[in-house]
Amino acid sequence: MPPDHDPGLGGAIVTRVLVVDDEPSILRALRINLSAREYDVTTAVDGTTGLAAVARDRPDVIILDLGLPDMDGTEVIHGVRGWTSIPIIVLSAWGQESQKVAALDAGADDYVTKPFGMDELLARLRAAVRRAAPAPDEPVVVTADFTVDLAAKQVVRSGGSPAGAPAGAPVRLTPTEWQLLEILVRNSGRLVSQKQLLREIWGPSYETESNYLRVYLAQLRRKLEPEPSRPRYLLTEPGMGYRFRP
Amino acid sequence: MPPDHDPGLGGAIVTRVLVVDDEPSILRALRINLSAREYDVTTAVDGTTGLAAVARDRPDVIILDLGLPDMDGTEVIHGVRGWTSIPIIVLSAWGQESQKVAALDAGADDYVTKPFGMDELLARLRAAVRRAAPAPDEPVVVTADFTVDLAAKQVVRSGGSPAGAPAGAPVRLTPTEWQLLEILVRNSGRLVSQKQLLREIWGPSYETESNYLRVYLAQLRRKLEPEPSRPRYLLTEPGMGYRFRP
DNA sequence: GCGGAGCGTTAAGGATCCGTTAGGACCGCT
DNA sequence: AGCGGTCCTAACGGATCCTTAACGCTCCGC
Repeated sequence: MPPDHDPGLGGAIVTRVLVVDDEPSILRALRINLSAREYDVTTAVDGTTGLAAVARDRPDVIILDLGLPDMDGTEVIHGVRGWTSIPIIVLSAWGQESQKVAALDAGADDYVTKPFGMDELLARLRAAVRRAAPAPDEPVVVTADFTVDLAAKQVVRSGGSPAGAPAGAPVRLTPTEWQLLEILVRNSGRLVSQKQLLREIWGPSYETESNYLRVYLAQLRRKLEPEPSRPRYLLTEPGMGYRFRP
Repeated sequence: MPPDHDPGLGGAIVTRVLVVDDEPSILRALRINLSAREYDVTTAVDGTTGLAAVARDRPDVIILDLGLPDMDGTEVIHGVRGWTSIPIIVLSAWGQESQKVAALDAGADDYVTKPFGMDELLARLRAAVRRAAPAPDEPVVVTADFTVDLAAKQVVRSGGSPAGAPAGAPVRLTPTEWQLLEILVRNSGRLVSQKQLLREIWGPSYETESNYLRVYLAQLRRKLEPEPSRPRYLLTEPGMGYRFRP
């Protein structure tokens, strides 16, 4: 596991952090450290503008100082928790036991006392974001003839092509057939070499058994293709490998 | 919101805490304080018995001391995170910055340094449990033949199919049968691998005992399916797992 | 033309997996 | 102690799947 947070593929997935604090020095330190680690940072200096920023920017996580000039920290927490469950990490001076308890019970997710180590704060940040991530989303691939649901591990017919099968009917795939289809669909549009397929399904010692691929490709085509003899989705690239065309 | 944790309706829902620590004094203090607040407490004195206790007791939350005699704390965390996402609160001596980061990145949910205030620990405990609560989902699943109420842990017959049983009659399920049904219904439509089922019901060391699943699936089908020999709801995907179709 | 390589198709044997049943162990209760 | 309920374990027939081999086809280079 990489020690730093996931930078995302192509930089598309950036974690957005809202820092609510009235001390310029802390604001500055956090902005520098978080930006350096590819977080998207926005800031607010009091509770009122903080709440407005939450509603406007929808950050992925909130770092909240309890000692704000305009309102009590727990009020801010309640104001956020009233309508969302965005993780909140609370920042506060040392030794305020009861304040800690109140903040956590108000709905805060974590608590860090000042002075704090930046590494620790970053680690807690990663933990909070990781917890909030609902799931490694469910990819669904749809074609004119069938639909592949990777999460449910299921294929359903879209437009009953082979011999008028009813739309919405599930297609029964064996474990090996499913593995093969999953790899091809996950590399949708890209060419996958036979060696890679054989290695991922049967193991490294089967890299030359291209026979297996021909057998299972034929079975998959018979179950999925409108015209198995002239494939529209599961294409062969002679001498190279196979490709799924959406 | 009440300052103390939810006592549950009728006392049926009790939060179960596993404490893994080798210092008798801390063990004793936690046991007293947690029991007084109506938590169900079990303990373990090293990593090995701790991991075994997790698999056996399925606590709702784990309090883990990093300074164990037999293994490194992060190893314990990895051992737990390998198969479940039960919240883990880590306990450790003051000033071990790098240890904190390692534990949090290994998958711990929170971190408390010794000496700690009992009030703070309790607050963090409540926060961890609250976060783990999946949400007030839709706790009722209805089919043409029976209705599953996740919240009430009850199944009632809808259209008295097997041998003219009256509609509305409750179906008696054993604890194991209920666990199995609950997991399948919560993943409604999705395929659940037998390894996952075995892990969540019997623990990670039973991942190969697919025998159990066959026995209990048969019992569930006999109680719920109109035609147990040709299942409409509890489907088998040979070699892959089982699926509940609504 | 001719032969080989790569691919598609089919079928059969053997291995694996599943449904079902039954009996004994273990627990809580009367 | 007796009893009902639940859980674990083993065994067996049957269904399903994997492996393997064989054959026809097309596309090349020779």
